[in-house]
Amino acid sequence: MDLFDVCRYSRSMSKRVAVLDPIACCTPVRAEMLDEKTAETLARSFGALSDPIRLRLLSFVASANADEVCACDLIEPSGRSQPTVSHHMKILVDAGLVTREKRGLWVWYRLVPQRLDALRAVLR
Amino acid sequence: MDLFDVCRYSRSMSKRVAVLDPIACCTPVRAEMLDEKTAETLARSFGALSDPIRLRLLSFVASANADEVCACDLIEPSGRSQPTVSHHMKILVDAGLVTREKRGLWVWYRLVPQRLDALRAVLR
DNA sequence: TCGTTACATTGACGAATGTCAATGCGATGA
DNA sequence: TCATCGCATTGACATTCGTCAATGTAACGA
Repeated sequence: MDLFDVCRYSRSMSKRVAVLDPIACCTPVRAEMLDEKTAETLARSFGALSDPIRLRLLSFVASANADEVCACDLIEPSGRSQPTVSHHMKILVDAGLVTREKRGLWVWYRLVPQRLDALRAVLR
Repeated sequence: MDLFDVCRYSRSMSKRVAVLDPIACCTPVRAEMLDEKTAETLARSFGALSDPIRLRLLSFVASANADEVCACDLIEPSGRSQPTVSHHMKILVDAGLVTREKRGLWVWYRLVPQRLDALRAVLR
């Protein structure tokens, strides 16, 4: 086993460093990274929560005492145009945080608590 | 109290709708929205988690058995350049998810579990 | 003092994102 | 039918974001 390693970026010459040297930076940390696929999926989910308007829309749906909210009720309090609200709700639906159901002319949104639970679980 | 309301967008004429009419969309839902200030702050925090590289970096710091990780150990496994990793770590630090401590030439990162707990609480 | 190292900052670029006006489209009711 | 409704989609725009090469900046050692 090689006890030496090199720092991987330098403007001049790299120097070999003993990895077991207490003053060396590259101590064997034995840490693990999320695999790329999972990270991509999770990033998408958190990305759905990374916009203030979407957080407000989500909180509105979550706090509805009727357990569901009509799309038309989201527009005025959000302060955004109808297409913009529709766009953001689509992102929340695609992220699985909310379900969309069309009844007649209207669309009703409902929270998906399991999805939020899953994200909470990821944050340990 | 006004029992009537109007839909706020239309290409032709708006029509007054009885809010208590069962076939009307605008039922009084009594729901609340996050205030804009809080939403902005939370969106920033979740935004820090909305990038796959940052999630992988964070998981790496979180899983370090030494409880802290040297910056130089983040570069190779992340597959990004040193400036890019530095950029992402700054975002994590600014979001309060990680602390940064310089010791000599090296920088050490440490998880802030309380911050993750706070975000988990929000998803409740 | 001088050279090297570890990391941050800058600047530039393409890609992704948030926004709204205009328009499309299915459902409704006359 | 046909007009109107609620909502989605499109297209265009400005802004933000992720990325890296080049460079700045402390800290160390000789």
